[in-house]
Parts: sequence; C-alpha cells; structure tokens
Amino acid sequence: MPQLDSGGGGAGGGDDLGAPDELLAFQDEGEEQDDKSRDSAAGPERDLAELKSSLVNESEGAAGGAEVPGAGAGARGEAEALEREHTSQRLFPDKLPESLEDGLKAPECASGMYKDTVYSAFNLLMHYPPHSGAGQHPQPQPPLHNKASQPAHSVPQLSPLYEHFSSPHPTPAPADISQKQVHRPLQTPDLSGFYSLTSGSMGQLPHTVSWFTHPPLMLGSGVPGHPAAIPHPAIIPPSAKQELQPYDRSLKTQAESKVEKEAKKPTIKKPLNAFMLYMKEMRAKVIAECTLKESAAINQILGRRWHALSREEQAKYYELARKERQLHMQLYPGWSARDNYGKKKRRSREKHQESNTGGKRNAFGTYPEKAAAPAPFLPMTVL
DNA sequence: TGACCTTTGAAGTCC
DNA sequence: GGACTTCAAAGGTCA
Repeated sequence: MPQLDSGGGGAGGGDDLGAPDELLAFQDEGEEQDDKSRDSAAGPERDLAELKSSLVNESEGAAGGAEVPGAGAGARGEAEALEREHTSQRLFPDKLPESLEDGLKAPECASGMYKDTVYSAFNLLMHYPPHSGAGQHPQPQPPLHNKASQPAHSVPQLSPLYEHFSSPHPTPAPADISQKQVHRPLQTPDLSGFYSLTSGSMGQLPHTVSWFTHPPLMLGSGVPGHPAAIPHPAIIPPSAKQELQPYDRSLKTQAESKVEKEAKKPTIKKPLNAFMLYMKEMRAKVIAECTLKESAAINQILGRRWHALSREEQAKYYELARKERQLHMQLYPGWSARDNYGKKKRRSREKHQESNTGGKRNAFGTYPEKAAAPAPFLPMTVL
C-alpha cells in the first residue's frame, strides 16, 4: 500500500496532514489498482488512443472510423476495452469545447500528448540543492535560494522569484529573506529531506511547486508571526493600483485608511493540491503539444491525463501537495482557507445556475455549481 | 476591467 | 457526517 508517509523519504509518523481520502484510497487498492497498473503499463499510445477515441466519438460522431489501436487488439481483449469505454463515458460524458477538439485534432497534439507524464516536479524538488546558508538555520529552508537552471523551453513567463530560483546566476535575494525565512523549526524530518535537494535538476521542472513559483511577495506585518518582510509566493501583495497618490492620500479619512490598511494586508494563498501541482507542471507541455491556449480546454485535457496517471504517479503529487500543506501550515499556523473566502467575487453565479438547474437551490440558498454534473470518478477515494 | 470557464482536491460551512 | 461552497492556477473570452 503506497501509504505515503511510510513510503519514500521517511515521511515518518506524526504527519497527520495527509488527506483522509488519499489514505482511504490507498488502503483500498485492490482490483482497481491492478487495472490502473495495467493501464499504465499499456503505454502512452494506449492513453493517446483512448483519448482520441473518446474525443472522436464525442465530438465528430465519426467513431465508425476511429480505430483504437491497442484497445481492441490488446491482449486483454474486448471486455477491458468495453470497460474502459464505459469508464471513459462515465468520466467524460460531456462534449468537449470546440477549441479543445481542434487542439486535440492537431497532429502535434495527437502525436505527443501522452508521450510524457514524467513526474518531473517531484523529481526536481527531491533534487533541490540545499540552501547555501542553511548552516545558519538548522531548520530546512524552502528552496528560495537554490541555484538551478531553467530550461529554455519551459515557462514562457517566469516570475521574478522563479527566475531567481532557476537562473544560473540568480539575483541576490534580500538579506533578510534568507535570514528570516522560517522562524519556526520544521519538525518533520521528511520535510528536511524533501527540501534538501541536489542541484542541477531544476531544469527538469517547467513549473515547480505551487508557491515556490509564485511571484516574490513580501510578507508584511499582516501575517502573524512574521514581523519582518518575508517573501513567500503564497502571499499576494496589495495591488500596485491600490497605492494612492499623495493627493488622494490627503483626502483619505481615518476610516478609509483603516479599510485600506485592511485591504493592503497580503493575501496568503492556499497551498496547491495535487492536481494543481500537476497542472502547473504539465500545462506548458499540453500547450506546446496541443496548440491550445484556453485554460479551460487545457484543464480538461489535464483532468483526463490526471485520471490516466497511475496511482503511483498520482501518489507522488499527493505527497508533494501534502508536504506543501505541511510547510504552509508551519509557515502560517494561523492561516485558514476561510481567510480568502469572499475575495473572489462571483458575478452571476446564481443567475447562471438558475438557468442551468432550473432555479433549484441548495441548503445555502444558493445554486449548486455541480449539481447536474456526473458523479466524478475518484480514483484516489473510496466511493 | 474583472468574472467566467474548466479541471481536481482541500478545507470550510451548514444542517 | 453528508452535502455543498469556495479557492487554488491559468489565460482566452466576454459582458
């Protein structure tokens, strides 16, 4: 059972941050695991064929000519093919948007889309070089000062922080960053091992892990326990446009100033979950392969690829996400996801849902967003 | 200009 | 505890 804590790196006991669903799922690995393993072992061509088949069936109605190599002729025969087809229909019943279909029809997409699901993010993190100043701090450091190379093909737009991480000659970080990065000792040894990574493999990761790749953000006094300016990618600084001109500032009342002060508090973003980490890593690749740019379409593809991943591969991302949550919790012990509630305005969700659901409302008096959606396939959870 | 779309997972809320 | 919502990333789209 790939119980993550007992697995690689000596994640060790005492770490209770693993998602219960994940644990349950791993404990429940039975036939499904076998199926998954077989699927994974079938190779990328099979995945590609499956995707192509489902897309053609769904989008063009040309399934009559859509031969699925590997699915019908596979050694596991028609039963499995039917099973997979059923699964595919269960998973992806909706028609793909036109843009997605077009993208998937593109030869470059079809030829390479499923060729590489290498888990480079995890590998990269596992090979992060230890911070040069680590000796000053016994606690493990997030890889804020690690030197690594950035592949030219990866992230089109690198955040300054990411460039700092990835550049062979990174811009020197402010002194207080390394000095004050983490004030609480990270107590779990697995984190220490996790963030003590070797050099030279940064280039394997187009998008590294969640807030490691976020823009460099200075953590102000609004964050409990961090009086000093601490850069952390999970923190969103106040928008530059919120800064006032002197003239405007003179007109501010005290109440307004207070409100503004509140608004200027940096936002600590949620740590990314496993799928988000996967998306971050694979997005550029999908864009390159499928000539797609719409994130919605890309995310649909990534959702399918996520399901196509073997449990082993998924487990790596779950583990990565778990460690992110752990570090996030240690950096911001008082933070709650609730802190960010309401910061995204939902413009016409109720109206939209009313049109989709006929006005049926949930217990909150709002319109359930996914009420009409098919039951999601939860490979990592017990249904 | 900013919400929406689209995905999955984590966490919060309500009953 | 189940059902549900919100947010996390991302970038084109649209009101």
